[in-house]
Amino acid sequence: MADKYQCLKLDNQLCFPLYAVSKEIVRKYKPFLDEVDLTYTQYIVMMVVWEEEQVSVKEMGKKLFLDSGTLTPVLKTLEKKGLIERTRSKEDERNLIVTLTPSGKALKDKAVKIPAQIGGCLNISPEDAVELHKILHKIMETL
Amino acid sequence: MADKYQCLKLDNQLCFPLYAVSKEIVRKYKPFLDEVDLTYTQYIVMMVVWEEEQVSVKEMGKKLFLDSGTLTPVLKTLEKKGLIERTRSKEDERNLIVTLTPSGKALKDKAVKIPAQIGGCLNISPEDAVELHKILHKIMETL
DNA sequence: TCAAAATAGATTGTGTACAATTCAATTACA
DNA sequence: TGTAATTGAATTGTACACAATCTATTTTGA
Repeated sequence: MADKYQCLKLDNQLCFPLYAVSKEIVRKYKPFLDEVDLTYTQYIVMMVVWEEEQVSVKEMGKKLFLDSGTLTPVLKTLEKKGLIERTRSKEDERNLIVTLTPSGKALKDKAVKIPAQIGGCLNISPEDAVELHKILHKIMETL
Repeated sequence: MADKYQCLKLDNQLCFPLYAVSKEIVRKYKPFLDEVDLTYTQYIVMMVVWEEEQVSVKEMGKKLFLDSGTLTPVLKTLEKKGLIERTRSKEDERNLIVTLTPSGKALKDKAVKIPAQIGGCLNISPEDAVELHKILHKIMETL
C-alpha cells in the first residue's frame, strides 16, 4: 500500500515549487533593481504607472493583486523618492490618483534594461516560457 | 517600430504571473490551514518535520529556501504551540535539532486532507500540473 | 596548541502581505 | 431630503522574508 502521507511531501506539492521559484526569481532581480533603487514590489508598482500614467489605488490593486494595506505604504515610499505623485480625484475625493513625475518617467529608460538582464539569468527555453505563461494564466483564471 | 517599452508591461513578464499565482494559491490555502491553526509558512515547515522527524535549521533552510532569520521565529512559534521541540545537538552544539512532539505527529493526520482540498479548488488538468512541475523544476535548477 | 577562520543560529532593521477595522466621501432609497 | 448602505483608502496588528550583523561553537593550520 502506498504511503498515505505521500501527498504531504514537499516534492509532490504544486504550490511549494511555485512559491519557491517565485521567491528565488525575485531574489535574482535584486542586484538589477538595486541599480535603480527599487524593491521588487516598488518595481511592479512603477510598471503599472509607466503603462498607465494615471491610476487609482483600486485599479492598481486589481492589476497587481494587492490591497490598499500593501499599496498605501509602497506608494508613500515612491512619492518620497520623487517618482510619483498622489492626489485625490476632483470628481470623487475617495479615489487617490497616482501619476508619474518627470523623475519617475526618466527612470523608465533605466528600467527598460532589466527584463533582458533577468532573461539572461534564467536560462529558460522560449517554448517553456510560453508554456509556463499559458498554464499560469489558466490557473489565474480559475482563482 | 515596436514600442521599446514593450518588455516593461506586466503581461509580458514571466516573474509577475509566478509571483501572483503563488500568492493567490497561498491565499486559497488559508481556510483549510485555519482548520489546523497553521499559516502557510508554518505548514511547509511542519511538512519537513513530518517527513524527516529530525532536522537541523540548516537542513530545513536548504529544503525550504529560507534562512534562519525567517525560520527561527517560525520554529519558536511552533514550539510554543507544542508541535515541535528545539534542542541543541550534543555532538555539535551549533546545530539546533527540530523534532516532532506527539501533538505535532497527531496533527499530520488532520493535515493529510489539505492537499486534496486544495486540488479541488485549483481545477488544473493533470497534464498541466505535470508540465508545470517539470518547468518549475527546470528553472529551479538553473538558479 | 592556540589563535584565526569557518560554521550554525539568533538578532536587528526594513519592507512587504493581508485580514480586520476605521474613516471620509458618495450613492441609494424610503 | 435625509439617513442608511456602499465605496475607496488608510490604519492597525500579525506574520513572514531577507540582508547584515552578532555570538557561540567547532575546525584548521602555522
